[in-house]
Amino acid sequence: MEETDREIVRLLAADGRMSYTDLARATGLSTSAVHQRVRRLEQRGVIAGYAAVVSAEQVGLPLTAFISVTPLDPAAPDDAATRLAELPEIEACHSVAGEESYILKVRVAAPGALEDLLARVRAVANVRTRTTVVLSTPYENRPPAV
Amino acid sequence: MEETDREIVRLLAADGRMSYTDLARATGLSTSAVHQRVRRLEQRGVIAGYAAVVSAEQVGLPLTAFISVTPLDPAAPDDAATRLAELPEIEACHSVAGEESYILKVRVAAPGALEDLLARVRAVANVRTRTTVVLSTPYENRPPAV
DNA sequence: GCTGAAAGGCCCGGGCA
DNA sequence: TGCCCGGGCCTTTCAGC
Repeated sequence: MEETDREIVRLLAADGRMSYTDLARATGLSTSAVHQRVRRLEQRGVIAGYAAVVSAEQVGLPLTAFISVTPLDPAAPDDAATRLAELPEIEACHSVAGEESYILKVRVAAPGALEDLLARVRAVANVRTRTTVVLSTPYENRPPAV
Repeated sequence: MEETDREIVRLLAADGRMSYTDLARATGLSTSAVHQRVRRLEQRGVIAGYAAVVSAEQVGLPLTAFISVTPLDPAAPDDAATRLAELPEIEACHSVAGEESYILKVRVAAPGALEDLLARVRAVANVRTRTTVVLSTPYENRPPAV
């Protein structure tokens, strides 16, 4: 990928609603050239989509935690990720190497809701959990250095 | 927040570039009514911004890991988060309760680059690290259930 | 791949219910 | 709050190079 494309990706990562006209001004291309490049970046999957950044705090979910998860029955088929997907508090689910099987990132309203969520995680996926509470988040979702 | 606003937030979380006209069609309001509500959601910080979703894989960073970080000198001022911010491989930095001080989420090109990054993390922040490699990500960045 | 132009649609105020 | 309504801007497409 060459420099102009990377610049476009950077600009759209910072402001996903930037207009083609502004992108054109910022890159020194015409709007149609920019438009074509953005379309190609979308088709190649470099730009996977566009999203509004929703503030979990403002939406009543100020408590973030990481839950590491270990299956209680290693012989059972591992469909934990699928079963856990139905719990809306789970923002992310990563399968990992190491002592545990999955790391979940969750958002809840309060400590009591976390306790409740942990019970549901254990019940739904038949797992043991280890929870790390987030105290503050200096930064997250920084775009990759393109 | 009432149902129409939540619907707007859901729609924009799924497609951050949806036009006001389409939002209006989807919610049964006029475009200017939708426009006003979106502006209010932005002002209240419910919608913190808009971003293109950049695929780390497509951009040459297929390896994800979590790095737990513990200061070697607990007496030193804790500016680890600030110092670590200059490493572009770090996508997120969370201050956490528990044995360790921070959890970092990082993206690199290959195992060798992870080794190199770990050395830089230790050097920059004067910390001990514990790394968990991500094997696959069933899902991440799911919007909160608004 | 890029440019430029042209049509159609969208954005985004102001005014009023 | 929400709706209607313009003027201006943006998007999108299509030759032409």
